Amino acid sequence: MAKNEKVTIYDISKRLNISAATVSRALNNNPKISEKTRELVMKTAQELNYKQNRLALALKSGKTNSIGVIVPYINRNFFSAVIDGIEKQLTPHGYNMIICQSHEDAINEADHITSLLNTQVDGIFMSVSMTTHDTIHIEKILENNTPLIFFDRKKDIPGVSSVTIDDFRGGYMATEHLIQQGAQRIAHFCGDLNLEIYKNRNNGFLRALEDHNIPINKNLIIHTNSRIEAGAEAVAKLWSKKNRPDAIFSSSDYAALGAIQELRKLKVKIPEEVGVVGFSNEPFTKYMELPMSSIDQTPVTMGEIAAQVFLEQINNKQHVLSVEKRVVLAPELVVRKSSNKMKSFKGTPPVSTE
Amino acid sequence: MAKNEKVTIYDISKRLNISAATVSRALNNNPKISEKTRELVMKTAQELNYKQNRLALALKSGKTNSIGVIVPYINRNFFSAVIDGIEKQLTPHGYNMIICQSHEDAINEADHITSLLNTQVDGIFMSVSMTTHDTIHIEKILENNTPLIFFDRKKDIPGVSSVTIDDFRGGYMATEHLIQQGAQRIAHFCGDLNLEIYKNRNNGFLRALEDHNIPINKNLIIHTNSRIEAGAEAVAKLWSKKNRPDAIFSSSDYAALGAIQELRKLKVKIPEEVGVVGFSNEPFTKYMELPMSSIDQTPVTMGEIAAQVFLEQINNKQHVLSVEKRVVLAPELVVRKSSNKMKSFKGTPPVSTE
DNA sequence: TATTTCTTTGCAATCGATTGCGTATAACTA
DNA sequence: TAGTTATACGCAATCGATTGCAAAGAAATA
Repeated sequence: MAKNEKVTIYDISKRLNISAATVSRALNNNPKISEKTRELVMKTAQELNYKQNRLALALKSGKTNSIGVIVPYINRNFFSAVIDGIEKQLTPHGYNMIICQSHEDAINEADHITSLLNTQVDGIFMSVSMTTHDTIHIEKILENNTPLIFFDRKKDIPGVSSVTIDDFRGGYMATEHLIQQGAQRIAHFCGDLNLEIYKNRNNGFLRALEDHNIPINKNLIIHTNSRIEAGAEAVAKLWSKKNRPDAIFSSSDYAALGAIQELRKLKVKIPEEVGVVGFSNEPFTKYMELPMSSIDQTPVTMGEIAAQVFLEQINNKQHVLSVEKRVVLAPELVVRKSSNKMKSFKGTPPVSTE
Repeated sequence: MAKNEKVTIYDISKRLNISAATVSRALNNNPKISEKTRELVMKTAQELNYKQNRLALALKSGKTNSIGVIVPYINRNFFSAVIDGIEKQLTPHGYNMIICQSHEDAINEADHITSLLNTQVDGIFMSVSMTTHDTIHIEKILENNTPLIFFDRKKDIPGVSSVTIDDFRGGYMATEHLIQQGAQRIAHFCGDLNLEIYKNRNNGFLRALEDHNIPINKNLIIHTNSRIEAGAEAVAKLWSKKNRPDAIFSSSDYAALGAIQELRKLKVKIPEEVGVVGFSNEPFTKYMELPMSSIDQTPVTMGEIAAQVFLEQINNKQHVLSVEKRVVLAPELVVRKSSNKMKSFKGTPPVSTE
């Protein structure tokens, strides 16, 4: 009852004049314990308010029942939504989640990996930072025999499972949608091509043009980062020349936002003169005065599936040396006003608010 | 070098033919160890790639070097920003953060508390859920002698530290700002008055009116929740009658957003005819076509200070029985277009994007 | 040289829970 | 009744690291 003293199985064993071993077995429903003692132990445990010491258990078993998650920024809707998905699946299994931010810095990433391995987490989920090039620090996870699951941003390491979306398809869908809306001169804002995700979105864009017999115009492919200003600048430049585009597919919602802001300054009508589609379906896209079409990456689902892959993996562990599962999710096109010329709004049903 | 085998101090001790105790002391720079042995141990530890087993340490010391954070939703900018702040301060001290979501459900909250206490975290940070009324599950944290820090949403429990913002002041500032813009009939969308934060915002609103000799008109106080629709409905109702308001102070950014959307449908000019100020400074507010004024709760600072309070608390622990520190942060008014009638934009400098 | 005082190191217990192995008692068979 | 087989439980080691106490060896003093 006292505030501080933790009750252990030894306290129970003393109280009942039996050994701690028996108490432990009774508590774990070991069949070798008689019904009578088991009940007695259970009752006493309740009375004394016994709580199992997870540290002792962890030391003995080597399992901590906690997993680590490394993301660039927790403070970004996409990542926090993935974490939400992971939590949904893992909490019922008694896991705790340890969250770390890399801040897009490979060194932080490495430090967090070291720390998580020292903590002996039962698994690590990560989305690699933009500045991560070599993977020696990531391979330490495997050397340590800790399950690793990549989500969204991955590295090609044999034996490592991953859950990503089909960025190629996302790029293709966005582009094809614009073409179906009548666009012929589509500009593409593409991110750092060293990152798989941007390369794939770009490839999807190119393929869609090809499939629809639209010539590729390199002047319409603008390399931008994911900032609002970058989108605004890109538009300013494009509109300062002749042969302006009649649509924009941006691989970033933020750059697309900047583009829309700039277009409105220039009195360009959206979507009549220019259709715009972004990527990621950030929450703000649907709150805009002129709601923006975007590609949804289904982050919650991504987290849930990553968690499921992890659970499968640890269940097979006893016999299998290495499992690798690569899940690729289908992105979803969310059509909103910024790209919809049809009178009757005909897109996916509005995403639920809040 | 082998993948799996963990190196312990015993491995080092065998290699050097000394006792594990000596190895342990050498590793911890205990002055009773000779320079020669210390160096030898250090070198060997490096060679063998020794890593301290934090579980063993935790079992021995009772300290896990991890803290728990319980928030309603991680997937909400305010909360993930607070977590970001906590992380900033605690990572350098070697702490891991275990994140839990209550989903605004008191039962989840209680379960997470139990789990965190079993994990023996060194401290718990929490923002209580909306459905939490009694506090017995929270008091278990104290009975367990675990430091507890409330942030933003707190309960009055003696001996518990908290970091909140001055919601009264926030309400006052928003209202006064609208008055200074010439408003005389200010509507207030207020949330559930059972929650301290909404009650305080409401009181701030009332006091500002009083201080400026504006009569309080109960018809202008609308009880809404934090959803877009609620704001739109409130506007629809207000504008269906005579004596319409000339300003709106909403205790929720979402309700304010709904209000703006509805006002635009009604062709009401913002801010000329009606000024609008929200609360929380959600990211979308600055991305809107008509950027919304709002009250910033400085969540990152809130997290940082909460972490500092925690660190102070555990450092005093040896002598002090109970410390309680209540930090109240000043909210910041961010003036944007939705409430600014002056020609020259004169508000706080624009928040950095991304 | 004998005695005292430091240095430096080792022994063994401890933090709780688990578990292989062994054994006392009870129950059963011949 | 003697012998066999379950049944129920205890002993002691284990998971790694830490630490109070004791002791061996070295250095210093008388």
